Amino acid sequence: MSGKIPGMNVSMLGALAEPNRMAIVELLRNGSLTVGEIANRLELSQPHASKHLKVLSDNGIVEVKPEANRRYYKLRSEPFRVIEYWATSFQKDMERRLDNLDDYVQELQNKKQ
Amino acid sequence: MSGKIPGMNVSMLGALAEPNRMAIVELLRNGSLTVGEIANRLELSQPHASKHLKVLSDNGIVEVKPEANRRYYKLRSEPFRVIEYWATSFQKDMERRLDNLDDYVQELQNKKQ
DNA sequence: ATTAAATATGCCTTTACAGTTATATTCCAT
DNA sequence: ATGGAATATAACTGTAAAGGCATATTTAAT
Repeated sequence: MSGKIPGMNVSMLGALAEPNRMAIVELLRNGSLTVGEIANRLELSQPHASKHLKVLSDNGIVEVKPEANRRYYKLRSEPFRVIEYWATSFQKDMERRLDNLDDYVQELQNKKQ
Repeated sequence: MSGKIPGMNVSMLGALAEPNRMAIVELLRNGSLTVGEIANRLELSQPHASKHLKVLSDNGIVEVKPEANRRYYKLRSEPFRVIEYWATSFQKDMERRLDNLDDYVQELQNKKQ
């Protein structure tokens, strides 16, 4: 029943649903890294890393902090809050439906007597 | 720092990262539906609906309950628990890193005196 | 000003997947 | 057993996105 979750969209999930990008996100768990560091650790070409970072950035998963030559990428917290809320709302809906089923069964029991 | 989250994988997110499949998942919030009902409500062809349901099923997002001719699809709760846990773990890591930063700043302050 | 390092971007190829159409399968009703 | 309804599947086409390569851009150092 819960309606649309604000901030939740398909393309954001799509940004995460790619192995290299997921690996980047996992790498950034521990703090910000430059493009070069990311490319090295994941054995990606530099342009390849930059492209994936652009997808993540366009979808609000990461943010950039330019520092001279380098660009430090780090995770934003908002998308993770949104996803958590979204996933929770489904669990709530499923629980609620189970509860309603319990009520219904109870009702049938009562009628029997 | 949190390691791999059990049950969390890229292809599961990929299953959700498609507009029609996300629409199916949102439809199923309110309970189980047959292929035909899903196809009608979302104005999908029957084969198209079946294919998307197969992707969702292969990734554990939905389960099927055959009933005579019809096949009722409904959401499984596990993937939503996994995703919630995954998203939460990122928020925890980010908070922890902020805390560490606070400690560090505090340390610098102390040294000054 | 020139050079070098770090990163972004444009072009190209290839691959993966959405979507369509036709057909096969399964189950019930007669 | 036959016919029809609901669903799955296979073959095909088109398109979007991943990946590679060359090049442009930005910044610091000399």
